[in-house]
Amino acid sequence: MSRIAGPKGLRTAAAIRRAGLKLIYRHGFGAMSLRDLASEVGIQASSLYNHIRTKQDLLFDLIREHMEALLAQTDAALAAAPDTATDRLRTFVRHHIVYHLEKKQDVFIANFELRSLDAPHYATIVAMRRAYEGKLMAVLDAGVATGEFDIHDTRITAYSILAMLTGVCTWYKPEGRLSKAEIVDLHTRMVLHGCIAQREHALP
Amino acid sequence: MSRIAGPKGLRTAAAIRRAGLKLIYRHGFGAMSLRDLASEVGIQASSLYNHIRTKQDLLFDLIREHMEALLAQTDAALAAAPDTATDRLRTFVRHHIVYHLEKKQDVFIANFELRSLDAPHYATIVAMRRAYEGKLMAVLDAGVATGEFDIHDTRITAYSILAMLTGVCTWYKPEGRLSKAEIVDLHTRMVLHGCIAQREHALP
DNA sequence: ACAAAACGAACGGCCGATCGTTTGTAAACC
DNA sequence: GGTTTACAAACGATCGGCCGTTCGTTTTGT
Repeated sequence: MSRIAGPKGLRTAAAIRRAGLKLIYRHGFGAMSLRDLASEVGIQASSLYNHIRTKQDLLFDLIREHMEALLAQTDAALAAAPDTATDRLRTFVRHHIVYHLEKKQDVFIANFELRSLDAPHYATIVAMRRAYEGKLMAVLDAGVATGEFDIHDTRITAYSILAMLTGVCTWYKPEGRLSKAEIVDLHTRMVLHGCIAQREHALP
Repeated sequence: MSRIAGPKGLRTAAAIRRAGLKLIYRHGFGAMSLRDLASEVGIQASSLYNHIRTKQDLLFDLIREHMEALLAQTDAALAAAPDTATDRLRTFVRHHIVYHLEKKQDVFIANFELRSLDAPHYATIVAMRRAYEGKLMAVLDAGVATGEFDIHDTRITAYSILAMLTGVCTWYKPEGRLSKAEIVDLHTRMVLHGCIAQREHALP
């Protein structure tokens, strides 16, 4: 039988992806040359083409795989969550922060290198992002329906929550003052205060 | 006596900055060539050098001028605000959103092209951003001191608020469903709910 | 042996930046 | 008030260098 890809090839392909994430995160997609990338992997630039079709396809694959993993893991987390909207929102917040802190590079690239994608690739990723936003909006809508949440605009609230939570990636340092658990608690508290029906204050 | 700069030169310099903002916002700093920029302005690439020192200096100037304007206008807005921490926070939120929506391009560039700056320029901008974060932290601290706010970590709360508010820039369209005033109200409500001392809920 | 994978040279093309020159125009002078 | 002068500003050619990609060849591993 013939191999489809040798074991060495699979390791190289993985190394290219790892190095790609690192260099794109550090310098930007446009500023990363394939010669830099190959050098980081330890091969020649021309050898990259045994594993990728074009530079643009590499970027698209990195972002697509990130979005697929995010969607799948979010589904898994929500499937294991309790039934009340408040608990499901708690689960969403915790999962979003934990996942995003573990994959800072992927998240940054998926959010800010979209403009380097051509139109069809761009549309694909935007659709996946819409799907992710939809998962949070479904949680919020459910809470509004049961009266747990008091939300004036589900879509904008979802955008705001996601922006706030994803913003953690821009300042988090593993050796920093706060643990991941503390960061999760702090943001969970803030999100819930912003969503849960308030019985007294009339704001603003 | 000799002129320092002719009127034609000032207009060209302004046109270069305007075109620079547009092209960097659209394609990224690394992907914007000086030939593209010159073409957008209507001159030859070499003529750019009558107005800028290097491509890098152009980026730095654009970001620095944006930050200086942001800091100055924020000071002005807060100086005209009432004394209570709640009202000052309201003022900060409104000003931040309105300013950021008016200068979407500047904001995007100042936030996501920092990595294209060399070390000294980068440090300068980061210091200005720290100063801006400090202004919000001062409002939050004042509210905590008077008992108006219940905040577990002023710095992280400030980061979260800023991430949430700045996130509006990524989806806002002038022709969209919501007016600027509605967006400001919605976010003001969310921020205040997250900060104002709650007398009932024990969360999370 | 055979295919996967790495190699190294080469392609055309665009990059940021520099140079000496020309052009336009406002101020200085007669 | 026309002429001269001085300089900002635009020009066009050009520099060395790096870009993404291709190709034919060689090495590697089973």
